[in-house]
Amino acid sequence: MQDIELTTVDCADCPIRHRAVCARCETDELELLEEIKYYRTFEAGQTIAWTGDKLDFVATVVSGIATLSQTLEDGRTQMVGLLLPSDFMGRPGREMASYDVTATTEVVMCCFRRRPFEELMRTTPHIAQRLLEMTLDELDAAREWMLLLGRKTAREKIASLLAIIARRDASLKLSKSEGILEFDLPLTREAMADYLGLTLETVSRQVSALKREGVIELAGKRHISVPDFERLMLETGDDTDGGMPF
Amino acid sequence: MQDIELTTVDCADCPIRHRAVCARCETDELELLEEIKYYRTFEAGQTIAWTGDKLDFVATVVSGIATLSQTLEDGRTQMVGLLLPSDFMGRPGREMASYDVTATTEVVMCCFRRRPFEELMRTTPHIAQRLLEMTLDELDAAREWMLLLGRKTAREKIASLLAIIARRDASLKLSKSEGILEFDLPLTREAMADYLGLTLETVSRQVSALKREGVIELAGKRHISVPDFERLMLETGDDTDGGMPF
DNA sequence: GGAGGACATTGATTGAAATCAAGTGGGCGC
DNA sequence: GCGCCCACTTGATTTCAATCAATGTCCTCC
Repeated sequence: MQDIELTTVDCADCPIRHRAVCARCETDELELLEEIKYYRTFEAGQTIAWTGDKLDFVATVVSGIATLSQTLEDGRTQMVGLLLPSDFMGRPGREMASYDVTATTEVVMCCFRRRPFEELMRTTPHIAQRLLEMTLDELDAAREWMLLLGRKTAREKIASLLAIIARRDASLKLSKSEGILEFDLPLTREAMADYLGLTLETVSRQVSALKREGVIELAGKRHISVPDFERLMLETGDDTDGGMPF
Repeated sequence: MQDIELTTVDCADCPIRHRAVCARCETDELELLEEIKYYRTFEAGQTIAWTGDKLDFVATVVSGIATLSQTLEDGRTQMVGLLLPSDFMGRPGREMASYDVTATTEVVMCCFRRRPFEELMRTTPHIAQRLLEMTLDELDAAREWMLLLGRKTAREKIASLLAIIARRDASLKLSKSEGILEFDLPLTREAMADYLGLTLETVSRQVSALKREGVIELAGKRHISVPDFERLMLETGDDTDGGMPF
């Protein structure tokens, strides 16, 4: 529970400037939120919470990537949430974590103590409204994910995941000029498999296939470049008017 | 867009009394909501909205069952929402429907004109807060659904769906005394398949298997009885502390 | 009563991804 | 530099659900 220097999060480039409930970005709520907020860093691989743990804060991701996942009694696990910078974690009004939360990279979170945050939500309508908007976005994302899990082939699942990460990654980058999309996969093959409802072997095979066919290029095991985003989108099975990432 | 007699929804037994945004149940907001609300009936099989349609209302389901679904370009479809009585439909702040909405039985909806509803949300914090709570519940349901789609076997999927419907059905019934759970399936085999990410043949086979093994009993094609709910729960693959429906 | 249609069941076969089983390669500590 | 470990790749085989194909059962409408 270590505080980090406030100045490391500069509002002008704050990744959560658009959507998150964050004192740095909401001048009118600054004073109220400022009092109950603190920053916290988790190292790569660290478990932030187990299902059923008491969670005394809610938070937004400032940097890094965390995952939510659920497990059946025999150990099969499914990722049910991918938290990228600006995403919200935790549920006001609920004491216990409903999912296993894990940091897949080093993660910095902007935490708000739960009780005072809930109180603020009650007294400051703006916060509840913003949280509602964010939750509705998450619900939309969850539903698109359901379509992926229920009806897409392994190849389409991989292409979809790459497209999602490429899009999110591009929207975080300030430099949008480069014609070629490049990014580092923030997930292991196993985490990708848990995201997609596949095994890690199938993920590996399909990534290799996309590479072999020139849809993507691999530098090392994690660095991806996409020479032609449209071509990748064709592999997703989605309607093609999904829009470019920039 | 026909109005129905207000007295047909009696507040004392109103199925939406617990969660929905409904003037009949919220005395302090009654006057405000009353002005912008109307009832509307859709017949079984009728499409309530296509993806991309302009939707000038939001609504709660009073009776009947509706589904939300998404389709890939080649026609594969996945159900992404199942609206039972008390569930909310539509998204404040969004003009267009994001999903195909279909009535699978006759459906009565309590509709609120979108613009005034949005205005009310802005001025009446309680409504936004309640909607947030409902949306968070939906998100939890969506995530459980993702676990089902990504990691469960066909048999577990069927058992899970039956358990979900049995639970919801039991919570709607006033008579909770009977030891045996009985209900009518509100979905065709094809709709069940779309819910579960299976084909209708697989659904049919697995339902037959559960019947053959005595986990469920079938009267006709749609009427199910569950002699032993615990036994059904064992087939879902879930942790067994999910709780009984009554 | 019989034709037609929607919904459902059942059987035979195929196929995509899981599973089982080696291997590869890069990073790191010693 | 060497060995070890971890993340990943690749191959062989199996399996579960999809697909293809009849057939069955109501129900409604003449």
